[in-house]
Amino acid sequence: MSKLIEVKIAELASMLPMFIGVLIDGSEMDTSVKLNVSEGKTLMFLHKHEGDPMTDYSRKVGLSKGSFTTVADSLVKKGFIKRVSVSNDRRKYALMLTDIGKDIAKQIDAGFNKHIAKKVSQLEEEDINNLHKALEIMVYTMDKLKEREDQI
Amino acid sequence: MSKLIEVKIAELASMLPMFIGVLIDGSEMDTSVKLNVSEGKTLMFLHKHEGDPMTDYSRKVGLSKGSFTTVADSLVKKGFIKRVSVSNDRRKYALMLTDIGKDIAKQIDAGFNKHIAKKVSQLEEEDINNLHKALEIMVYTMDKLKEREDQI
DNA sequence: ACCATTTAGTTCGAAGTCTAACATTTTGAT
DNA sequence: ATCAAAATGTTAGACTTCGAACTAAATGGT
Repeated sequence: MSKLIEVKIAELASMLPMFIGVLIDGSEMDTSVKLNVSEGKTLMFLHKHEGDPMTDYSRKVGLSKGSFTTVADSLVKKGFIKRVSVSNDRRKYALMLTDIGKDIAKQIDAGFNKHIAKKVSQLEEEDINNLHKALEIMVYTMDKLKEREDQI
Repeated sequence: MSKLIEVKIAELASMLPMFIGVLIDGSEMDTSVKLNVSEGKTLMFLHKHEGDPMTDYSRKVGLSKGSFTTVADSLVKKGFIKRVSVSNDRRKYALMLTDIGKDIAKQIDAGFNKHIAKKVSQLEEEDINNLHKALEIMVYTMDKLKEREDQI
């Protein structure tokens, strides 16, 4: 009897963290400053899009909001980001990069891109295209699932 | 100018942790015993395949070997797994489930499958099939990358 | 307008994870 | 056969993250 597709998906999904591990493996943040992984990720996401509320970034980085406060505090202390009150919702703080923060963020982003490019270069062109499509599907699926969740 | 495919892949890959988050969100290990997430994952992987050396499981669970020692110790202490010396390499310990461990592992696996099935049921059939294919590509790609890495 | 509920972010003690140094065993080159 | 290098797993202290309780602000129903 062949397994239900749901079960197959569950099985494959459980291997995703390992996939990420393989993809990330060997990448180093050789910035001039000491940053832990969460701080690095935060700067990378800020480099892609600044000015969102903290909760958005905490979700992207994959931390609970409690933990993310620590990360944000540390980045502020190091002078790489600022908490800015922009919206008319006074509970929210938009995060913005400082000038130094922008430099570091750019470095991290470039380093990550370079690392992935190197990884991906070990694959044949067809595999690269398939990987790209696969990743697009995952993101598309994620958005759809988030939408559905919100409707409840 | 359109971005290089490598850069697009890097960008999409950075969203994978969030994808996993959305997929896992809402799942709870309602076993009769208190287990942390890493312990649960470990039992789940053991349920799928027993008898591998510790380092294999640490990679699957996504922990450093140092941290995994803690997890294994705790599972041994709770009576769910055993360290068995089977191979002729005397540094290696194969992990095996105890009888109680098997029960718990089966519960966790069933719970996870059920959770994923519920998530996936929010999608249309076409999306489900695409997701399945996408996940297969990721695993295929991971294996290929691991192979290439080993050749160096 | 009121107030219960929800949301954004913080705090802090407990829990979990990392990292680097280490012991032990295996591998591979000579 | 020897020995340096690599691999498996452990230890312990530093660091990071969780989770629950909290403050403050916004929302929405009546």
